[in-house]
Formats: sequence, C-alpha cells, structure tokens
Amino acid sequence: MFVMTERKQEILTIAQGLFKDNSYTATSIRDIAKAAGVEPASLYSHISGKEELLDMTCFRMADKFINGIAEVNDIYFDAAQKLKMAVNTHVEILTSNLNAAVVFQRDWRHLSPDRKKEFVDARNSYEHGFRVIVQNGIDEGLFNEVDIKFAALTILSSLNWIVEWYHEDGKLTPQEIAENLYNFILTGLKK
Amino acid sequence: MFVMTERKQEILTIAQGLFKDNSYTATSIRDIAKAAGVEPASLYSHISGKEELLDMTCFRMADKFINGIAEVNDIYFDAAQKLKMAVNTHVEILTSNLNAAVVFQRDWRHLSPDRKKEFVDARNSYEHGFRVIVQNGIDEGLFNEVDIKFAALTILSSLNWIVEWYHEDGKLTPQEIAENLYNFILTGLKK
DNA sequence: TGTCATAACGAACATTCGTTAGGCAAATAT
DNA sequence: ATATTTGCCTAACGAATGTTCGTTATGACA
Repeated sequence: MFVMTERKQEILTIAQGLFKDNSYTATSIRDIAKAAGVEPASLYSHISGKEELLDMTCFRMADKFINGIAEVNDIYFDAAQKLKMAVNTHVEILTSNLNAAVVFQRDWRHLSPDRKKEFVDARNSYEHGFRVIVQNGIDEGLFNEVDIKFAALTILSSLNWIVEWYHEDGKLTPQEIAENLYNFILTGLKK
Repeated sequence: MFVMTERKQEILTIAQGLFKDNSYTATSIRDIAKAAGVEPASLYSHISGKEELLDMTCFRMADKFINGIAEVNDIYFDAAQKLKMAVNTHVEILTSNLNAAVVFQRDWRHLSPDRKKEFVDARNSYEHGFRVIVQNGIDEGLFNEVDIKFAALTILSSLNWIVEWYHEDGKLTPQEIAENLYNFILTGLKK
C-alpha cells in the first residue's frame, strides 16, 4: 500500500530542488541523502528507489494540470474567458510548484518506458483541453481560423517557458504574468 | 591546436542524436562508441572527452543564433520586418539542426562552470537582440507598449518549443511554421 | 626501405552509481 | 511492561561511469 508520510514529503521536496538545478540523471541518491542530512541507505526506509521521486513529481503535476483544464472546460463560458482561466490556472500551478514544474517539463523522459507512455498520454490529454478551447473560440467567431493543434502548442510554449526565468521575488507576480501572457496570446504585439 | 576532421564531425553528429533522445548525462561514452561502431577508448583519438561533444554542440549553435540576430539588426528595416526575419532565421536554425538544437536547449546546464557562464552570456546577448527589435517596434509606434523583457522572452518561448514537436516529415514546413509563428506573435488569436 | 602519423584495439584504472543486508536505539502500540 | 514499528546507521554489493595505458595494423611520404 502507498503511504505518504511527512518525512517522505520532505525528502521529495529536497529531491525536487536538486533535480531542478542539476537534472534528475545528474543528481545522485547520495546528493539527496546529503541534502536531507541522512545516509544514502536511509532514504530507502521512505522510498522504493530513485525513480519513485521522479514518478511522483511528474504524475502529481500532471494531475494538477489535468484537473485544472477539466474544471475550466466544464464551466459554461465563452472561449476567451475559458482561455483566460486556463492561462491563469496554468501559471498558478507552475509558479507555486516551481521546482516540481521544472522536473515535470525536463525529466519525464527518464521515467520507465511504461510510465513514460502513461505520462505522454496524460500530457496529450491536457493539450487536447487547450485545443478544445481554441476550437470553441473559432466556432464562436471570437478567434481567427488558425491551425488548432499548432495554436494550442504555441500557447503552451509561451506558458511553459516561464519556469526558465520565473523567480519568486521577481518584478512580476504570477497574476501579472498570467495577465500579460493572456493579453499577448489574444492580441499579439501589433498596435 | 583545434582540428575538425571528417571522422570527428561524424562522431559529433552521432552523439547529438543520442543526446537528443537520452540527454547528455544519461548517454555514456560506451553508448556513443557503440553507435559509432568503435571501442570506447577509440573515441579519445578524436575527442578530448565527453564534454567536448557538449561544448561544441552548445557553442556552435550559440554562434549561429548570434550571427543570425546580428544580421537582422544590422539591416535598416522597420521592426515588423526585422521581427519577421528574426523569427524566420530562428526557426531555420532550429529545424535544420534539430538534434543539436535540442541539446543546446536542454543540456547546456552540464557545461563546466566556466563555459556555462560564457554560454549564458551568449544566450543573454541573443535575447538582447530580440529586446532591441521590440523596443524599436514600440518607438516606431508599431507595437503595443509592452514590457520589453517579458515580450522578448515570450516570443522566444514560442519559438523554442518547436523542437519538442517538430518532425522533418511533419505537416508544416519550416517556412510555414515561421509564418504561423510570426502571425501569432504579431496579431494573436483574436479576430 | 625506413619513418612517422592516424585510428583503432583490449585491458585496466579509480570512482561513482543505485541498491541491499543486517543491526540498533528510540518511539509507539498493546 | 512488553512487543512492535520506525528511522536511521555501517558496510557492502555488483554494475556502470569516464578515462588512460601500451600496443598494433594501415597507409602516406622520405
């Protein structure tokens, strides 16, 4: 049976911090142990192995995203409002779980083959949620008739990259970032 | 003295293909040797070490980008035209060096500290090139008065992410991708 | 024919990797 | 008070890591 003790959560958080700076593969069990103030072998009282730390990180984040987009798409709004909400939620999830978000984006490739497949499926279903919004917008006559798949990918691109430069004590709050991004996506640069 | 033989280029290309699929840290010298049809020790007749492969990949790409943006900013055009050219060039570089581009984006973190600093400087100067274009656009009255740094980052985000989904035999040609991206950046989704 | 550079080889190096085994003290449950 | 669980320890495992070593076959050039 799966349990999640306080100490295990602590270790996970520590690991995510290291993974963020050094990547999953370049971070060793010994690095994590040292950061946790414990001998390497002691970690195995809490986790089944290194990959569990990666697995939990990736799939917990995936859950957050999928729940977020489902919530948005369940509400009866027009596409512009939905998009605004989706952007807000996405930025919120990224910025309030920054370390995990970085791992989620960079290191899912190192999941075991089976779990990697599941992960990619999950990510695809999230992207699908965005495609639905874009399609709605076109149907409602609000959005230009763009390539839906391409548009969804481009939107997500601009959202995802913020983990590369966002700092908690930066100039912009997550709310402001989301607002700027939404405006950018909706109206572009042109005056 | 630095030399670049045909065989060395071959090995570099092979390594980039592996790095792309498996990341730099998770690719071993033995993996590269096997893919090159050679014993691990033989690689050292051509390269000084594993990091040289990463180093060459990152800085060759950086050079391409920096030369590209310099060319664009040297020409006397309005900001919209400059942006279009910059997007074109960027997409061209990414798509015609896909493996190297992926490594360039993901694995520069594993450069030695000194080289990493140089790399970040180079990348910053490239981003600066984009900020200049945005600033020009605002000065010329063509662009909205957005946060310049934020805008440049968002533009580059949407450009960079294409390495995650682009396939040579995909539906869209690099030219079409660049065009779509330019339109998206300039005018957004809104009808 | 003799000299030298090139590109490869097999073997081994020290180190690091993730993980397991077994024990021990303190906290917790019965 | 006794039994059990928890959380950590030391020690060690086999495998994989990047790299160095001395050697050798090949071919160009003097």
